[in-house]
Amino acid sequence: MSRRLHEASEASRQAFAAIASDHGLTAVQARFVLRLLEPTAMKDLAEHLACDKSNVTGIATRLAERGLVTTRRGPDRRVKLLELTTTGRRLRARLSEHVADSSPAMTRLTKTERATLVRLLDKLHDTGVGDDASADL
Amino acid sequence: MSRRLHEASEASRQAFAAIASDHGLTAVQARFVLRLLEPTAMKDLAEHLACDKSNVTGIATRLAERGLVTTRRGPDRRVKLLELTTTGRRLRARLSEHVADSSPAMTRLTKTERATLVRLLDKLHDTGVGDDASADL
DNA sequence: TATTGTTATACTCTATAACTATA
DNA sequence: TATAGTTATAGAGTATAACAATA
Repeated sequence: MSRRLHEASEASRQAFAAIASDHGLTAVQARFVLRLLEPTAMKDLAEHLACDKSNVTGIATRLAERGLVTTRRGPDRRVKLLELTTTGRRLRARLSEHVADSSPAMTRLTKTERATLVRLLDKLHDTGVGDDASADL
Repeated sequence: MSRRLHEASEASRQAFAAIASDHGLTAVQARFVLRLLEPTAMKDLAEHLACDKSNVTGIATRLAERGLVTTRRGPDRRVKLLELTTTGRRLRARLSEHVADSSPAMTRLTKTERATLVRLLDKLHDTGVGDDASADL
């Protein structure tokens, strides 16, 4: 049972990485881009990715080198806000569409099955709180 | 929808990594150990992990350095078979138990819900073939 | 003192390409 | 020629610890 879950999770992860790669991104970079609907503090990105804050600097640098994000200081001058450039927003739109379209959940399950799956997954992992329908990640 | 799936997948991946870490392993190393129910060719491990064969050498080396696996030549002398040592088998048993016990699928879902989830996941990712109930991965 | 982000360091995973040895 | 595995190389993600700037 846990094996099935883990295999499904792995397959999903690999599918996502493949899509990210089609857009010239790594999986982590793609998660970053999808997350940046609005200017976001690096600390919050670290939290969302469940990684140490020291990693965020490097990931942001690589995205900035490719012209996908820029930074500016927040009101609290310790905070750096990351936001997508125009190029970044365009990439985000394409990526978001691609992820949704190629999801096996959309192509292989009926509407009822999708609803059931969402309910079970929500029950599985305490995510059952906020539901920002406009965000892909 | 695809967002929910990906979030669930990420949560599952992180949970697995945390358990592996509790046993002193990375996620990939844990998948290796769980896979090694019987002597397995490095090529097959590469296939199972969906990575290039060149990676398997390093992973196997690190596991061997810790006394968890050994190698021997197969009948086809090009092939190297990896197998768990006694220490490795003991670790595998503990790890396997830990993964199963702490799976949210076991602790949060009813038996019926688990059956439904397995059915949907199988439909999602063409895994619906062989079902080696004794393997955790 | 606590928080945000950076830097230095080291390790692991990853792919590609060139290589050895076997078949 | 083709296959199994290794090695060299390079890039990305990861954590830890020490650090600067700000609160």
